[in-house]
Amino acid sequence: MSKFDEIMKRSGYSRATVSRVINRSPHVSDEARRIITEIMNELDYIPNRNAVSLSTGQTKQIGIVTAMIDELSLTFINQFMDTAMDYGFQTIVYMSRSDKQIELQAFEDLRSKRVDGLLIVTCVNDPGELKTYLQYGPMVSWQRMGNDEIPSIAMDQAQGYRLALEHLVSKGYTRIANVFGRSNSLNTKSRREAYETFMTSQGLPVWREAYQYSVFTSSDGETALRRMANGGELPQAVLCSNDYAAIGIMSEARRHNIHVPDQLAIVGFDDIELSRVLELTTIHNPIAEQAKQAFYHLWRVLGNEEHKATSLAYRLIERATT
Amino acid sequence: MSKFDEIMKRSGYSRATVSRVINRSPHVSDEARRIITEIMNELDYIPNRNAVSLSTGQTKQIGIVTAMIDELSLTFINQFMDTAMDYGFQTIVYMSRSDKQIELQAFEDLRSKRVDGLLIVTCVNDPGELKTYLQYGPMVSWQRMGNDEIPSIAMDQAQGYRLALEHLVSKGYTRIANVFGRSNSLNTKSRREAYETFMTSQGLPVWREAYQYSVFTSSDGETALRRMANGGELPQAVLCSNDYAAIGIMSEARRHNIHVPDQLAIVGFDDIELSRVLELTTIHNPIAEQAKQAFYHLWRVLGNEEHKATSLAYRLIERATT
DNA sequence: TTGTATGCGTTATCAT
DNA sequence: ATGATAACGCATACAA
Repeated sequence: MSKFDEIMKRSGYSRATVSRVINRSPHVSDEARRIITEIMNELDYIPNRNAVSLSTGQTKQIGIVTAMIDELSLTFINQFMDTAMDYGFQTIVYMSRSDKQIELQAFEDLRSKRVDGLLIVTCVNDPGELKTYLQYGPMVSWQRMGNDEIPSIAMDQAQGYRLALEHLVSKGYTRIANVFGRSNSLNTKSRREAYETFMTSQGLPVWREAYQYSVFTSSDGETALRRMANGGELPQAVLCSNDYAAIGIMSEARRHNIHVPDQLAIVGFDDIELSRVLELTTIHNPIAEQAKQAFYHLWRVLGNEEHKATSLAYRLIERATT
Repeated sequence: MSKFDEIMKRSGYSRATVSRVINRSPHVSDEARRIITEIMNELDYIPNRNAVSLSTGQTKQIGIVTAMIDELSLTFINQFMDTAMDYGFQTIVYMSRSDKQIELQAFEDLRSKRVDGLLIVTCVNDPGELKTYLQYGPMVSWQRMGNDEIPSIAMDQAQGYRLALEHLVSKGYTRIANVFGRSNSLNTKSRREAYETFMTSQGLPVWREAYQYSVFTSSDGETALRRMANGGELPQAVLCSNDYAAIGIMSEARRHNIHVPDQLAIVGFDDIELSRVLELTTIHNPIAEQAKQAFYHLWRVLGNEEHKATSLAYRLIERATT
């Protein structure tokens, strides 16, 4: 006999009434509530979540799909977890390690009702295939999806990039090098276009020869600076894929006795904690706000209150490197 | 009507037979299997995992409890995931961010049958309290538990530490500095004792003044070396809390023009990927094997085949820093 | 090989 | 406020 039945028996109340006190329904006499609660405690009772989920059709659980957890995604994930928890949702992480099969498990879990919804931080499967899972439950993505069918709360980085460009030019830096991440990513494409369009519009030269790709870490940044230093004329300023890269460039510049910002101005991207400490000029990426929006999106689709999607924007944070 | 019922109706077979082909029972006619499988595909059927779990009492899911995911724990977690998958188990990560309440959710999920077992990579709650959850399902811990009741597959680091000490002394280094992690952790205690016992047994002086604590990252390592350099007499060798710290010490030594290993020998701990590249002498920590053992332990308690627990050992990896 | 009946632990819809 | 009963979707012991 299950504990639930035991409670029924001992208390003398019916299945329904016991369920009511478990779920804090107001329609129970104080007497019943008292007696049943007491027995629940005696028995150390806790509902079987599989049974609850089967009955309600909801798991109150949201899956987080990500290949890996790094400092940036962690900021996002943490904020998402907090928000979800505020609304009574648990979150579980599906770390795929870029394995398509493992990643797919998360989506199959949506299909088999193990989670109510999915947050995609990073995914390796083809969005075109993943979108078929939309019929089983809501999903949002942080990563930009080429596909428009899977909703994404990603922002267009071009806006942030323009901010940096305007800042640099207004300060008199015109010979600007660009250090990108993945060469074929949507974000890189956006940034590159933003740069080329902006420079052209200002009547300034577009410096394609100075493009560098696959610069992600601070150690990549160090390498990047060395290439610049060895590559003839030094740029007046460099726009970085992210703050880590910028930090690498900054520290390597110091070793090369290149003065920042006089000889080389540096602008990062994302505005991570460290960049404040190191006084790096950067573009503030409202990650926490995006995480909230991501949850609100799921929340909305899961059939609850509306939530206005406040529009987010990048912000330039001027510090000591420009 | 559920898809399951739909399959019954369309195929004309009974509930039991349908269930049999779903679960690949051999006791079905080819005919029945063919027909039912076909209908399953037509209907795009997939079992509701809540129903399955409720019925079987098993979720085939193991929870991984960890405060944070860093490179070291990642090695462990990845291997555990692979092993678990080989045995048909899914894994989900409960990242507590050192929040006791959040961490407790994982344990409550064991209680409420959301997971079949728990792997504790790191935990912040008191082991004395956590052990009460053992009645709800199996748990293993990687982290050492002061408490003996929660099984742990952690190894005694003293063995590895002695290896390093023997190596150093045999090479003629006797003025040895120790760089530890958390000052009050069980591991630090083990190591410190191993050092003091060993030195005493060799008739060598114990150098307590050179103890440094809270050295975790490579940047901590850099600081540690600076302290040594400014602290009067340099040690002949330094034993590090982990490879990151060792790498920090190594690179900072280079900047101070301290030659390794002639002026300073360095021994790391764990044998991470990077240490091979950087030719760091270190103690190999059989993390992957520990992860397997962790799973086997759960597997055994979950009532399946026995698995001999092969005993693991640390190994000295001599490279260029000694 | 197949079918019947029952159980898993809970919620929800009606009544009363 | 309380209770009887069905429903959730599936597995399984037992019969046939």
